[in-house]
Amino acid sequence: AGHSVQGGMALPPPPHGHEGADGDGRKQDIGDILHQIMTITDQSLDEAQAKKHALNCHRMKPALFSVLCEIKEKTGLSIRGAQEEDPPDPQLMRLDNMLLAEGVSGPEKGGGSAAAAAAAAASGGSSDNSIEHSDYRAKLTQIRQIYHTELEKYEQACNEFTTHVMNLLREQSRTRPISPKEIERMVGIIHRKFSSIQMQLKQSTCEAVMILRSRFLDARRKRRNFSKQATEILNEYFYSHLSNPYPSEEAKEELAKKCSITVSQVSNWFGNKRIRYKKNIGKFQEEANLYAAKTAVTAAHAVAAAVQNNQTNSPTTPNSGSSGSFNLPNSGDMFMNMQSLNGDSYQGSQVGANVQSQVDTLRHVINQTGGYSDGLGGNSLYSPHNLNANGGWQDATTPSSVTSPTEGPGSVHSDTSN
DNA sequence: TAAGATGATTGTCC
DNA sequence: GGACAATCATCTTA
Repeated sequence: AGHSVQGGMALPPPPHGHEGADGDGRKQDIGDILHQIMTITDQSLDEAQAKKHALNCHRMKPALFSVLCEIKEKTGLSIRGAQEEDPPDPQLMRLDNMLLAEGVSGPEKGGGSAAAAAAAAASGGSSDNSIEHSDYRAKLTQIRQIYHTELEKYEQACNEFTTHVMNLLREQSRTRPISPKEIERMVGIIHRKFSSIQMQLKQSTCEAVMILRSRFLDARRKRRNFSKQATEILNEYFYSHLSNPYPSEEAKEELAKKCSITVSQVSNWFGNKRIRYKKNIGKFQEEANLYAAKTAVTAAHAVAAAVQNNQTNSPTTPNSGSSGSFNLPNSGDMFMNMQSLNGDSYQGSQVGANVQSQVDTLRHVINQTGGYSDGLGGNSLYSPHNLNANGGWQDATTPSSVTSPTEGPGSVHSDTSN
């Protein structure tokens, strides 16, 4: 009595104080309320809203609510709760680690710089590879941006949905027993669902990075011929050290620098060259002659310059006024390369000592190419005499190092002088 | 397009 | 670890 009757639903009268020990009556009350709850979904929305309101206002509601909560807590929820302590997904961890290593996730650090740098180093850092390098980085940055944009979208959607569900549950918690723990569990479920989507995103990103990486590394492996100039420099060294074509580490570095390739590429080149030369000396004869002639021409320039230098300079101050190098305007790059490759630049005081050997070289070359014989050599400039019976190079009388002190800093070290 | 040239890789030896 | 030898893969050229 006194309670409003809404939506045609008459609620039982509130108990006033101790309503005697009328247990049956109370049971009847609860039974009615539960019945109303059960049938509430079958009714129209307006009716339901009205009933909800009526139920919320019912005097028995708090007691009934707490009982239901207690029952729920004691049954399924507690069991499920214990099972939900799942360990971190190893696959997700793997993906996270990889994305971090590739520079896709985590702080911006020039994405994939390690791979790109390694590849650039292996390829000698030429301009072409710099382009590839920057191309790789640009593409990786693009992947990174897409990944972060998508990730942000997912996170935003996840947050929005979580908020929405939480609001819904809070709202529902007024009419049905929903404990905070249950809300928490629901949030966990939502996060897991979104995590699985995120994992797909991470997987796709990893695949994209892998594809990009493999393409980039393939490009690195792609063989490219050295530049003409580089080949000339290497050949020049090879034929001028034919008696012992084993450049020292220092010489290799110098050659690598000059040719814009790596030291290992220089090593490869000399390895290949030695074998191929040895296998087919006849085939390389022409090439050998060519480089000998080149060396001779540069030597001729050197001789001319040296003679002039000797004439113009005071004997006590040889090569004064210069850094000690020959300035040979017409000597060409090859000779300049020879100078530097042979270590120290020509010193004025040593020029005279070298003049004779250079003249010898020149004379020998002229004789050879002109078909004359001075009795010093055979028909070829580079005869297999450098190779021993086992097919290997004889121990050279001169060390392999171009900077070796025994070689003399100013010598135009060339087998043509033999 | 085939053949040769050439840079790189791999396995072995010292 | 460096050199050699064989081989692969790609580039160049006729």
